[in-house]
Amino acid sequence: MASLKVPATHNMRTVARLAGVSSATVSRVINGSPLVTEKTAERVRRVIAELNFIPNPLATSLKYGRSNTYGLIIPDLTNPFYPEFLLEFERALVEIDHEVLLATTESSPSQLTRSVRRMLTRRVDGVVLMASEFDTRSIEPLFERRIPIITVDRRRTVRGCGDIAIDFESGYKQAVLYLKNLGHRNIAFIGGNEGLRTSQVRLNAFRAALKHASLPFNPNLVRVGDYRLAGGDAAMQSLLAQPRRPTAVLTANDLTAMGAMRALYAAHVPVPGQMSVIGFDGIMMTEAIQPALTTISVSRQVMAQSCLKALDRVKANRSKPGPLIRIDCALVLRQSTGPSPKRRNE
Amino acid sequence: MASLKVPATHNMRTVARLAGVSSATVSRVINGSPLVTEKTAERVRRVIAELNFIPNPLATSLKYGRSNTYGLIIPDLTNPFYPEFLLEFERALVEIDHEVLLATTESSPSQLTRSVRRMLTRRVDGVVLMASEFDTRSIEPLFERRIPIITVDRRRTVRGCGDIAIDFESGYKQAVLYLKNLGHRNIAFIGGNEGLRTSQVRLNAFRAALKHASLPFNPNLVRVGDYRLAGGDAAMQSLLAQPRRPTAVLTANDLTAMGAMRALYAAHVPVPGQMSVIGFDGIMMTEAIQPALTTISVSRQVMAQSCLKALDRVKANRSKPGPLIRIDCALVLRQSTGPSPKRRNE
DNA sequence: ATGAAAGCGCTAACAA
DNA sequence: TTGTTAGCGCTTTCAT
Repeated sequence: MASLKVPATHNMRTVARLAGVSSATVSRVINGSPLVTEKTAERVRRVIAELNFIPNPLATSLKYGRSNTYGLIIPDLTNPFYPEFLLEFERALVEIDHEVLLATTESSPSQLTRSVRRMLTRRVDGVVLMASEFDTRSIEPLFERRIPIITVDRRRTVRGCGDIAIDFESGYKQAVLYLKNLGHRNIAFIGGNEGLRTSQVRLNAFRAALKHASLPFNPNLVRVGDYRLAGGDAAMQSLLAQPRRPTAVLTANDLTAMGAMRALYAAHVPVPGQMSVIGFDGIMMTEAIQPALTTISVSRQVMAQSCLKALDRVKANRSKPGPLIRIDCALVLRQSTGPSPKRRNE
Repeated sequence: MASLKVPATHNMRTVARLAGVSSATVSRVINGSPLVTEKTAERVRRVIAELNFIPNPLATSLKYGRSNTYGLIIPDLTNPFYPEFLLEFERALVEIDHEVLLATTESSPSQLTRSVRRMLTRRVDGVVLMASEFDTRSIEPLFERRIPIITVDRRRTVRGCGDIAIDFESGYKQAVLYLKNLGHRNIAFIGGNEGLRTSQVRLNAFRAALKHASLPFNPNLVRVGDYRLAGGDAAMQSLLAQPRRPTAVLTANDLTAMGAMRALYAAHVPVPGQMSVIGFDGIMMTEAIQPALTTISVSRQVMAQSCLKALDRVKANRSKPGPLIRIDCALVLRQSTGPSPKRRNE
């Protein structure tokens, strides 16, 4: 390859020369050091403005050994929940003059390994890991390099690693009580892929919610999905084939619920007339569909800010396990839920 | 602030020392220079593997003056089209070992200015600008620093700036002919915000499509939207208030169409029984709603790759106007379109 | 085929 | 209060 060198923009030395000071002084002015005379500072600032000079953060990063970048590893950009989270995460980072390095795993272990490697390569200062399906070995390198990690929905913290726990328990409890008040007794659940920790957490939360409402748990009314439309669709079809149909269904997330509604539409089962449906997450699309989806909403803004807070705490205390922060959620009532129909077989 | 310095990881000197060579040789090995004995190279590689050494790209970037990062400026991460594009863009960049720096403008001029500044600050090697609503002044700094730019839907190229043109003309033509064959004669159009160049392009394409199908253009059947649900919803309500209702509607994008369908649902107008609806973009959600949306789809993968191709061409030829690349689109038939109903007032 | 050394732009001791 | 200098990790002449 020939010269890959790009025409250099101005640097501190240029500014220094033009202002008749040293580059150290320029640096001080830029960083607001009180050690500079206002008169000198003013002169430097004028030159900076004239040149449209912007300091090169690459050099600063190299110097400091930190990149001012946080990694975000997500499974899937096509589930709107993640872009909506990214939006808030990004927003919070821009505030503190950081960047986000995004990696998607597409739920593949090898992609996760690649993503982790990218994080190491780019020297991120911390990682938020929303890809639930990892075995610990693939993120081992992050620990080795002592990079602060925040997981989501693992409910487990270790040294150098905090966790953000979405309060499914509280969310499903609200939903089940609400359904019970509407007369529902047979409530189904469409969960996430088997084998994922977060799927287990959600299912357990559902069971706890039933118990809390003094409703019996019926394993025949539980299906697994895949956090996407297809899974919810298939699971609902299977539920409809049940001899004793449920009158309401809770789901692991909104896409699952939307898939379920698609299946109901195809099977000409009116929602909420014959079946009430409740999602989880509160993605914006839940307002777009007909009927609008009742859902358990979790604030992405709160989540994003909690991630940053947790990262800070891990950094501040590397020797102890990271914090475990619980995130509230709220039942949002829309049109996909209604009174239980008169039960036919009784 | 105390020591911001982070415990350094290994560097080339460490590797060099352990392998008994100079850091120059390590660099050569890593970059596959043919000037190194296989024996030496092997020794170096072994040490690299043992240490899990990963070269610091920050240093390389500093040295070369390029960051291996491309900027992507989009208006809105909540329109699924953009994350779906981002996914493909990211994927293409990872292939060539680059990163994407994402900025969202939320359709605000001041946010655009901020975003542009971030691009400059982070020394991106090029920018893809999908935020249509800019006045040229806000991106002036990019030109000044001679950063390659690719716009989308401006249909205009200048020195240092290429454009990706989605072929609305062809897309709307397909859609209008299809509707005409179904017996539709009164076809409405819900466009984008007024004042945006891309909105004008879309409206013109719609008119051209009518003309091409020998159908008259009726200004009373045109509304503006905002590329989001709310705009499509409101516009459709307004269309329904028309004395002579259209039997089909084309829209500027899928969210607009989905908003329109929401309004139709609320007004108890059956789709496609009384009204056929066609979207644009082909976002995944169009498969999730009921009835599934007929839409004009454009491949994000092709778009993403075209952006990179265009960036390369701009870089290769800074003195000439950048390329203008046209992107095909395809009509995807689903359930939101059907034969025109018997017209009542005739 | 390999090494020594300079330099990318910035910052922080240390000196003055 | 300001300047000098060394060095962050890497690449690349220029020597050897």
